[in-house]
Amino acid sequence: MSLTSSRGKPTLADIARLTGVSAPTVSKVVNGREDVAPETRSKVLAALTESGYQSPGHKRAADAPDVVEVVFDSVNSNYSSTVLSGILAGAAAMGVEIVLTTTEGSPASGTELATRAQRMQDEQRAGMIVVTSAFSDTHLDAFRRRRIPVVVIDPLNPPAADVVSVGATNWAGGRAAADHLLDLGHRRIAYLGGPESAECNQARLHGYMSALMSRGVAFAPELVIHGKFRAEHGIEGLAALLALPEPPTAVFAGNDGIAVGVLREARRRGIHVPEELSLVGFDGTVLAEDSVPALTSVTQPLHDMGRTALRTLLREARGEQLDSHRVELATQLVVRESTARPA
Amino acid sequence: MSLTSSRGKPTLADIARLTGVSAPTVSKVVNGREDVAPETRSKVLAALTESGYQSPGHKRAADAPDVVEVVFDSVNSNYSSTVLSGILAGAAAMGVEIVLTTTEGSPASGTELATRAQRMQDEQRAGMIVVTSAFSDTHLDAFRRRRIPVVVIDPLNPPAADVVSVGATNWAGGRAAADHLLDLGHRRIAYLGGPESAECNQARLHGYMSALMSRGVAFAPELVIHGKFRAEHGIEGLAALLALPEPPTAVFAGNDGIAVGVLREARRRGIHVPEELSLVGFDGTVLAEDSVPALTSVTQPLHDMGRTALRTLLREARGEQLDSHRVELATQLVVRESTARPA
DNA sequence: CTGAAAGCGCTTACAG
DNA sequence: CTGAAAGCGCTTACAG
Repeated sequence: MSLTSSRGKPTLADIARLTGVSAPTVSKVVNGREDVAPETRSKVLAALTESGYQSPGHKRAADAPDVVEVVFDSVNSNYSSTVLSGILAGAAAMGVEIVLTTTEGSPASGTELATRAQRMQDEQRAGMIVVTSAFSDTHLDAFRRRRIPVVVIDPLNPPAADVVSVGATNWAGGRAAADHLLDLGHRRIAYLGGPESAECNQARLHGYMSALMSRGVAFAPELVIHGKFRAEHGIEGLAALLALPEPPTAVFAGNDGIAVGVLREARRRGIHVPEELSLVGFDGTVLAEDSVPALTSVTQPLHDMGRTALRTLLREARGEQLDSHRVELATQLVVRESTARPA
Repeated sequence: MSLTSSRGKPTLADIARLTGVSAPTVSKVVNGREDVAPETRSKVLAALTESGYQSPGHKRAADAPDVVEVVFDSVNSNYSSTVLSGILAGAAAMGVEIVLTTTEGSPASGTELATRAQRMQDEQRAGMIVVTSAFSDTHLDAFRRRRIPVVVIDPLNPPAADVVSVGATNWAGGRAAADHLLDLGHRRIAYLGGPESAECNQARLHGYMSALMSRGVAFAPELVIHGKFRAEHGIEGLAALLALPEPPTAVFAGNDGIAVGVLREARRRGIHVPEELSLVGFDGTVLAEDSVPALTSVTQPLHDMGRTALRTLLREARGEQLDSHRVELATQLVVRESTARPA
């Protein structure tokens, strides 16, 4: 069934014909006038949505740049600002405009997202990059239905098969961190991970477990504690580990923030790193370089992840075929001062 | 002289009448068609600019949110990302959209800025917030002429009288830092400042000098070294200070980054902070909290500065009278672990 | 390269 | 609350 009589973009007159009302009435609905019967309004609104009608105000100039919306939980962390700078570098190079929002203080609800998707469709956004835990997979339905491209960076939950995501080789990173500690001679190696269900955390954990297994080192469940990606978790986690009958000689932290917490608690207790305790972080942010001792850490290519997410999104927006719905960039273990042979 | 016959927005027909050509010809110029004589084109273009003609594609919906452009040198520092999060928090609260760009890699030239100003006028941007050293005062002329509101955060150079700027009480902060060290009993106090000509640096320097003077402590020029707001300056600066015949017992650093450099160099040389050297930073970023020992630092309300800049900009955009063209938010000395009585 | 004429898409003013 | 009629602003097709 053809929705419009002509082949081009639907006009206001098309909608009128379709719904059996006059053009002026449709015009009133489009402009949000009051003097329209509720029933007529909803009938017309349905047809407008169905047909993808664009009011003239929404017609963008052909030479206007693509606009990509970017959503972070918060922009105020080394992780976020590095990813963001990668997105911005890509945007400058590709002539794309970035509209930035955070969910800080107002976690996105389903209705808010439906409104956002509608607005993005109206404003003809090229797509959206999401770096947040606030959007679950079902939240993305509103975008899927409107065919607005979405790329998720480092999704907290395993994304649905049709959601495009960009991340790093977390499994390989976890494996490299544990291999490094095993190479140094450690056998009691703790993992102070991130949120248990987080995709990236699971991958790091399994990389770590795989390293233990390949050396025939038994996995000790009491040495694995999950928590938030924050320094507090490192502080409390180390305290809990040291209370064990047989404490670890090394800690693999789920990110640099947790590692900094471990470092702080170790210092408070007079435990020397790396002489008495080895420590590996994850992310490779400036936090790792700047801390004392400088942290051995698994570097994620955060800048590149931002850039890649944007490039992938634009490719999708242009209708190009994507090679893969999951892009993983390489992590790299960088050895600094926080790891040594066990005492 | 009236540019348009009618009182409302100029129409294409108005431009035609004004220039003595037909409406179709003006239409061709507006749409960039080829088949127009160069002379006719330039005559029409002049009239279009003069009259502020807006093509229908540029007419924004009345209910479309205000769009503010934000320009940073780089977004990847604690200072920048905190200011940015303040801007974003304000934007969420005020229903404003933020388009973000950085000058990273491509310092803004005069012509680039003229293009930007023209585009912003076409797209009816509400205004621009600038947190960058790339824009000099003359660069802002293109915006001034088009009456696009601009707010500068922490301008590097003293801004022209008609440029609105938001900053912090740098003089009072410098004074508080030096007063604190003097109170502890220090008399040889160095200042490792930022770029010499930078407005904020000058204010901090003079606050520091004022504190010395009020205690009758002679100002020692050899104890003041300017440089970049980076850790490297702290490292090299401390080395230079320690080479003096009479080295300082305390250092006031122009920002936390410099202070971290001082800390690092002190540690390398086996100098204990604060027992052998007291240290005060500036900015109060997480860097100050996270370093070991935690830095005594003059906190700037960076988040609030971002929020205030946005609020001020929107007030200007709405044509409201501004109380002042220079808003200064209060700094506050936060004493942590890096300062003590001299040995 | 220009513009009179026709026409498109939308809105306005108003009669019912 | 609706829509026929008039009209506005812009564009298109084409004659000169």
